[in-house]
Amino acid sequence: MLTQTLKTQAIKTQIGGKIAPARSVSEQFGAIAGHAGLVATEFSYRKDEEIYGEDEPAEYVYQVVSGAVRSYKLLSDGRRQIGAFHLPGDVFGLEPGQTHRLAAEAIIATGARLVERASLERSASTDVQVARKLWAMTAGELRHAEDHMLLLGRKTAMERVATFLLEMDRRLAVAGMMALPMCRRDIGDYLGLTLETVSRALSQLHAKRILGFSGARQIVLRNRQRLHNLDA
Amino acid sequence: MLTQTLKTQAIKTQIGGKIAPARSVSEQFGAIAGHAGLVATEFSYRKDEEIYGEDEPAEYVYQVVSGAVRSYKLLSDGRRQIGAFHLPGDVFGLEPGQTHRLAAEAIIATGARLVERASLERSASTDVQVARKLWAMTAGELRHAEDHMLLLGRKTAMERVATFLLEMDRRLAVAGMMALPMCRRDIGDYLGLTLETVSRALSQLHAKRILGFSGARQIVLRNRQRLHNLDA
DNA sequence: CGTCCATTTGAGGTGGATCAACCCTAGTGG
DNA sequence: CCACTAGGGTTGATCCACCTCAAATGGACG
Repeated sequence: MLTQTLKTQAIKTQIGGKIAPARSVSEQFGAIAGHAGLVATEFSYRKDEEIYGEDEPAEYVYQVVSGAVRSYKLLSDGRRQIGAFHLPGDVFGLEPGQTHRLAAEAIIATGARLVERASLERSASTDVQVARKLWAMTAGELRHAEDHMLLLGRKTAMERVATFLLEMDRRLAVAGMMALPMCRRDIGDYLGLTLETVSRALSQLHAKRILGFSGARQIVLRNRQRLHNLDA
Repeated sequence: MLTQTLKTQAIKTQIGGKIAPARSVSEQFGAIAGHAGLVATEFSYRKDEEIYGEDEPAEYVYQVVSGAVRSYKLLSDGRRQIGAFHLPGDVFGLEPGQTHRLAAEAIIATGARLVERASLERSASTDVQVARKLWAMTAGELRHAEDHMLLLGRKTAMERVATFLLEMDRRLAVAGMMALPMCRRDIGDYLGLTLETVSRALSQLHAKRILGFSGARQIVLRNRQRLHNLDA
């Protein structure tokens, strides 16, 4: 199915020659894709389109070019835990194992760069710099997961929302404003809360002038210090 | 402090020659420590002794030989989230970065094998097999963390306890019985619950004959199927 | 300009936390 | 060898943060 979609929608892009070593997060894939012999394929996903399912074979590794992606697990009765949001520049779907541990969906219309896992592995087996980079990327995801376990296991609703806002502010604020790509339900499923609890926490922060809205998903942090204080 | 304790208590052990490639979890360190030039140091920790603190420099990588270890994060007011328990054979404290992301303490008297991180990194930079193994170990921890985020964010108290029992049964049951090294508070801090809630869930499972006790920490699972059903 | 979600807000219920005894058992010292 | 003690575990009563259910409001898009 992915293969078929690739045929109809993909724009194949040969990344030619060497490029400079990674200098920033947004270049983390470049350090890999820049190696000779690695082919990156550009691909688009519509809002809410599945990119891969849980336990599906991990054929590709992805980098968000534009848009946003959610990685999640489901329980049999539909309860969902979003493990991470992937924003432009982020790499996701990287697995040393054979299958994806979480499912991934586009939150909004999203463009991504794909590299075959097999070719990455090949590259890693000859170039220790690539191998090191892959390890570091997985370790970065682990660090995030460890922080998130603390949030899910021990923080209050307000602390969770404060943590979330500071994370998003750091990752996607431009000119002091952030445009959240995800809905309240996604935020709730990321924070282990209901969408109503998220909404109430945001309303409280608004009432305290800690943040400002211009539309439900356009948020300005007016007082990062007070938000930090609310975050345990 | 670690250095000083090393002087007084450590038994330095040169692992000589090559050993067979890893065949089981309990050998996962062997695949690395078996390489020429890698020195493993044996070391002991008393009950509740700190092995390393959060954000301390990651000087060593550890493998549990005997006993049990908890890895955790604290909030400023003392709330604690245990991210993982490490049992004999497990490797912990492995970081590609400069510092430990979680603190580690011995739950009971514990013996561990230590390898310098620097020497491991050196080994990984020349041997792609070692590099691959390090990546796979970090990915294994990530998988556990992802499963645990689902538990912490979305499972009920009974589901959490059921998951915990099945995990411990898999990891440390001998002859159908498990001897838990950790107290109810540790279990609660692992599952994002209070110790009272853990105790009540265990009592309920006991009343339903799903498990048997011989001492609070000696548990026999009498019906794994029903436990699986309770685990979402 | 109307439709459809997403979001907000309100009212009430509840699962797990908190607070408080009590019990059990392993370790200690007489 | 046994009485004593302390820490871990259990159980009960009550509380409350967050969930659930419901309704109103708002904003994006055809």
